[in-house]
Amino acid sequence: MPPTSETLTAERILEATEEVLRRHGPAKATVVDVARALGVSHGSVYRHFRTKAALREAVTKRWLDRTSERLAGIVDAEDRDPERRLRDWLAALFAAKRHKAGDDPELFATYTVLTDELGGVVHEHIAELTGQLTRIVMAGAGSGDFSVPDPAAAARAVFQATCRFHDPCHAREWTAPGIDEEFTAVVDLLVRGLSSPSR
Amino acid sequence: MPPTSETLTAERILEATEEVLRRHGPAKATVVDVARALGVSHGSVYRHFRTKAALREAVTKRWLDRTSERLAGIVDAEDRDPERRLRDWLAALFAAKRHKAGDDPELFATYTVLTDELGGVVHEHIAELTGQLTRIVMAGAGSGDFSVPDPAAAARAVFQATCRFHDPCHAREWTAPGIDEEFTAVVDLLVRGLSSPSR
DNA sequence: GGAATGACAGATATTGAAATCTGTCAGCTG
DNA sequence: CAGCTGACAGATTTCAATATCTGTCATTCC
Repeated sequence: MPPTSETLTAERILEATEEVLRRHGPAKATVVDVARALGVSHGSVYRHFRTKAALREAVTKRWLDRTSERLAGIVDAEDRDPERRLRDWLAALFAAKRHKAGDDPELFATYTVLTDELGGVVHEHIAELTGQLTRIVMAGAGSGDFSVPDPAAAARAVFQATCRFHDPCHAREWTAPGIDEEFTAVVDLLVRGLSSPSR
Repeated sequence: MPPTSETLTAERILEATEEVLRRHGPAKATVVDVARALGVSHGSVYRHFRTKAALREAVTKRWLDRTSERLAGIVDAEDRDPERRLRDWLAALFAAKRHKAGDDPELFATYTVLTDELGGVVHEHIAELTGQLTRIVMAGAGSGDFSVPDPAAAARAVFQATCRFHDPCHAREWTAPGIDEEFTAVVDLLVRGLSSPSR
């Protein structure tokens, strides 16, 4: 039984949508294109997603969630010390973004456009990431490795201070020479700030 | 003698160009428009600026330099302690950018487009700013307020870690509620990182 | 009867012909 | 004669006609 004759599910529509986005880019990817790729009428796609915006939102959420899930593993590695986990988590986030941007620049540019449109989904994603970071900082505060009065605020500050290394609006800078040294310098400074005894 | 009959100078062309940019935006501001605003033929403008790109570059440089000059005063206030000067400098940079963005959003968007095109000018501007920051960090290292092995590298790290509060690509976030608290949290963390004794 | 279709109205995007712009330069002007 | 002009060729932008798309829904199909 060829894939095209399987039942039409939201998941299959999302896969086709990502493929169409990869091929055509964000501006030219239409619901009709997605339907054509699946061999169905566009009316059928509207049975699963109320609007084109909802479809774009769902496919973007899927894309963002793939990153969050990979990072969650580092948060939960409680055998490692918090500073190590913090550094690994930030490095993994940077590496993940950089690979997405480098491996398929068209698709990355596409999703950058989509995330610009979709405030809500991105906000949730950022909340998930700072939540993960908060858990690491709290672990450090508990073990005495970090001295911070408010772990959640500190986690947000760390996330924002490293935005150059994960926010898509800085993607062009990720291929510049010396970027890895710059990343390390910022992370070192932040870790020193978290570790220093409160004055 | 009305202004339009004064000698045509590079300075007068730059003033007219800024006015045309404010009125028409970056996409629609043509050399012909600038010439019309000055009451001369567009050929005369080309006598002072070889290309349209050169004119845009000059007017952008002028705009960026106005910011650098205002900050230079803080760097040279050597009666104040380095931590205070660092905090003031970062706050002044944020305030300057935020006012530019808030007071005349059209013009700010225009210059954001221009700076995206003009890699060289922006690079110089950033070099000037990190240079100012390096002088403050060096003063702190000399007085013992900061403990850093490489002041220039530390200054770059501080500049990059605060990019959310000065890079135009984050301008939309500058009106969000709580942005001032976030700015303070990041700066506090960085100052703690600079101040902590090396381990 | 639940899922899919395709015709349809209004909104949006594409296209190519016409208008405008950039950059040059021979000649005018004071 | 130094500075300005305006006509020009080729590149770019505008605009309106045309085509395509979004979202709905009465109808068909299994």
